[in-house]
Amino acid sequence: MPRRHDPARRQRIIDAAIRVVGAKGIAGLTHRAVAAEADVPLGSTTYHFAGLDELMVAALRQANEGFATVLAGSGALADPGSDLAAGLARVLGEWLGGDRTGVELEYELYLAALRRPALRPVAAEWMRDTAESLTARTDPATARALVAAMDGICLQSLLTGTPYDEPFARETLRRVLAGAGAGATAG
Amino acid sequence: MPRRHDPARRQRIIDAAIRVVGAKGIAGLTHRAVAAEADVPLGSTTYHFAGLDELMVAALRQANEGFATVLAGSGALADPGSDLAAGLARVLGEWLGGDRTGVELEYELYLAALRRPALRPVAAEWMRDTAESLTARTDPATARALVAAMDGICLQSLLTGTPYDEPFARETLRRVLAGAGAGATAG
DNA sequence: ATCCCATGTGTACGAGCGTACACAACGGTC
DNA sequence: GACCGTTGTGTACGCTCGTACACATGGGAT
Repeated sequence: MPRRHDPARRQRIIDAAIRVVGAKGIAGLTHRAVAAEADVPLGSTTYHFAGLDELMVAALRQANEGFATVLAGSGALADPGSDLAAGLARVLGEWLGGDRTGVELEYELYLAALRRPALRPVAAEWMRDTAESLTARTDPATARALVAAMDGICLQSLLTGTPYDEPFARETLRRVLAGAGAGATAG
Repeated sequence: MPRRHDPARRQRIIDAAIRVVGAKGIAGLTHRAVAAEADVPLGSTTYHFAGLDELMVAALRQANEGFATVLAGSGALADPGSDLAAGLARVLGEWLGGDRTGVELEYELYLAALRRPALRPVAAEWMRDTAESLTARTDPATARALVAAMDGICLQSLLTGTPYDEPFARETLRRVLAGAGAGATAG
């Protein structure tokens, strides 16, 4: 019987949980599914995590596959002189056009957080991360507004089945940016 | 044994399903929960609806409690001379501040539709209804952008636990409206 | 009045789930 | 080398679920 005293066990369970959520959604995140994916016995997942919620939070918190990560790696924020609206619209398109796992993971997290308070801090963190990375190029209130607009645009594309409309996104984001510093009060 | 040959039976099951989703979320929508809520035997729900999906679609399609309904009844769109951004921000606040059942229902529907194709037409319909009612006051592309912004703003409030920030919403919507007719290409 | 079939009901089955818990194995301690 | 507690495993319990299906019922056709 191999793999006794496996120090990486806990980590491998988290990794497996992320894959399970990506493949079957949060509704499909069960001890048994994770155990099978991680190739560990069922008891192992219950041993390392007190309940499903704990496993779920651990998995989603680690899955830095949200838009914030993609955005940070895109270079769209790097050049202060670049067209921010166009850059964001382009990155959104790449995110939605590529492997949908990250996209689904992010919005699935949002959904679950509506009903499960345990997940709300994680969802809030993802939003905050995106907004904070945008403050490199604009004020905090505008950053929040941009995040809201981008989330809404993504939802529209995902739910209506309409292909992502990059010119529409660019123009919408351009308008949100146009008033930066003008009078949004809160941050 | 009362209520034999009950022609309104099917309708009452749908009504009960809406209440169940409002109370326990889509994840809590089960034949048994609906049957209990409607005060009908279990077999009755399976008799009238082939599967859970069919019941769910019927329920959500009928639940005109989305933002579109609230907006239409608010009068914010009535006066062509009124401040549209301020009106929308105010209605959003009322919607989010009142009974949260409708709000949760709408976003639960949105996000559940991501995984369940059967729900996608319903979610798309809700978005389209909102956008169409806005075209009374602006062009279609701007209407779509407003819907995106409002959805994003609501999600931020719901997921971060932050109270709804009406000035922020007003300013964001004002910016989206500021460029109306300027160059958003698609609709 | 009789019959028939759409409508409605109760129950039971098998599957999947979270969790608890008794037991096995191993590594550090003396 | 013996001991013991941490770590890991297998199984079993109780629950809820969707669905199937045999049976009851009553209105409409005859």
